[in-house]
Amino acid sequence: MIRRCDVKELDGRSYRCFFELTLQVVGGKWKPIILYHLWLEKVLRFGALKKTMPGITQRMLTKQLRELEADRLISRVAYNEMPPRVEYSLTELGESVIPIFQAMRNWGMEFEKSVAGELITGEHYESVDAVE
Amino acid sequence: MIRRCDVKELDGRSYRCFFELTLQVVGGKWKPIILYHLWLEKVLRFGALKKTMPGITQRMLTKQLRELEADRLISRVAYNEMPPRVEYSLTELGESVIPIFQAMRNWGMEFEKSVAGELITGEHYESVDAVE
DNA sequence: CGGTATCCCACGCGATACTG
DNA sequence: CAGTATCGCGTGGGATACCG
Repeated sequence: MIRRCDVKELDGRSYRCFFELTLQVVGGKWKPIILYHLWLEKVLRFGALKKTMPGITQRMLTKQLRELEADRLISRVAYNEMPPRVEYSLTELGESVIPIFQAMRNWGMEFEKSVAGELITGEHYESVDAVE
Repeated sequence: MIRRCDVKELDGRSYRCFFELTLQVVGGKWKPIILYHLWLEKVLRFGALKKTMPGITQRMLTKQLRELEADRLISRVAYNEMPPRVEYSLTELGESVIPIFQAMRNWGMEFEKSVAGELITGEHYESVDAVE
């Protein structure tokens, strides 16, 4: 059985397998959190989104949102008001990744349990997740 | 509804949500491919593994394998022979991530289709994956 | 309020050489 | 064959300042 490992090019992106492609689109430090929060709240303004993500800078949030929009995972609606108002929400494509996040979330929980259980017992681990 | 975003520490690793934890353990450029190939072949020697992954350097492969081993996703068996022989295989924990890869693989395929379908039609896209 | 524009750093990843 | 040891770069991510 021969395994190919060609590099594919699509729309200015290059990747060697679909896992890698998926990571490029929804991976990284912030994108999963953005998508998950949008899924929970349906619609969020820029400021509200920022408030749910302590630690992110405006520049970073804008950048991630632009990329997600370019990949059509989210839609952006700007109202011509003063002060400005911009609302973000998931597209259908964006909603379709949520099950993957949940699967990874669950796996991470199990992994944490198994690691914690292996460390010297007696310590108690609080479970506080960033997106629940 | 208040959302916390505390940073958790576990076993020398820090993360803010389980998605992030999962990515730290099985993410990156090479780990998914290593795990997927081990899943397909059950047992692989260092050299055989390297052969299935064009482009990876020895140093990188060793590093990734050590990390996966430390996280108990793979097991390493070294035989005291000359020349040396080392065999890698998935642990039960390692096997438990495979469904996630498959889900991401499937999502990546659908995403590629939707992007390709959106570009000027007439071009033909060959589908060659690194891990199948 | 919802952004850009600059500047900058850490680190994931790689190239190369050497070894039991 | 299956590894270390060194060196080094590109880029994902961050700090800060300014704008319509």
